[in-house]
Amino acid sequence: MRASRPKSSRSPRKPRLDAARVFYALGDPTRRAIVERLGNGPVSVSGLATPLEITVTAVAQHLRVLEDSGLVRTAKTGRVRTCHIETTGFSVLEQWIGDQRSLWERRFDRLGALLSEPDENA
Amino acid sequence: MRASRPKSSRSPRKPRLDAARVFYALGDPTRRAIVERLGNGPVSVSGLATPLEITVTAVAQHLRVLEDSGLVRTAKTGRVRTCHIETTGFSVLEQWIGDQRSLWERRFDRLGALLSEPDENA
DNA sequence: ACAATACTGAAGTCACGACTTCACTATCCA
DNA sequence: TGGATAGTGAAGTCGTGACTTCAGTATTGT
Repeated sequence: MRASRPKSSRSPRKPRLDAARVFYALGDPTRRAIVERLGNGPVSVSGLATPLEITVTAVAQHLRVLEDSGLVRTAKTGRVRTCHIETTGFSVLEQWIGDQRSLWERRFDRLGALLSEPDENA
Repeated sequence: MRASRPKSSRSPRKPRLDAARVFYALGDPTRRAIVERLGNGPVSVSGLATPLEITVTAVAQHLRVLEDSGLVRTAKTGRVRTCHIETTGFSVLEQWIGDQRSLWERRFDRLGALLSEPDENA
């Protein structure tokens, strides 16, 4: 008798969607290499480990971080876990950058207004 | 007799413009806090240290990293060093994200072409 | 000239995290 | 059924880096 769903044993990691996690995740060169590799298409855990010259265990640990930050999604079918890029982490990143940008721009606007209408708040 | 330019003693740090540095820099929560703080306008070294509850020395060390990654620019006038946001680091970040995005999209395009014209490469 | 301020530089401490090894489970295929 | 393959989990090692302290230098104000 076999189980109805031969799926992943580990409960699927749910990303928490905050910029801190994403920056932490991408702060590590190995994890960045993983992300860049996955840009060319899905790869298995050992498929990632080999070119990086680290153990599969190490890769699995990195994948955990990458999943938690919403940069990578993995799914296990049979005995092989396949890793894909996930877009949400990138969106969070862009969001953060956008927030910063608008902050400076707001400042510039205030400065500009102050300079063009100097007697407004005299 | 006073010197003609009372400028910075330290030679101005020149950022190296690669994504690795930026991610490394923003991977640390304290440095992110510094960047976010500078979004509201220029601050001195001790002005940064106080709310973060760390020593000015620690801040100076972070500033070094932030300058090297092109996220912050600092200038010393007299005895106070004033820190500003620098946009170049952010551009590098966006560049990297864009590169990744176009990678996946290229993949999708190939996949789409393959699916719509299946007898092209038979 | 003196004291207070603002920072710099060197050197040390300490925790965290990136890796390893080893023992184990689950799946595939012959 | 058994041996190879793919990955998981726990536990340990070790370097890096985020902080500190302390001892200095330059600038400012009185």
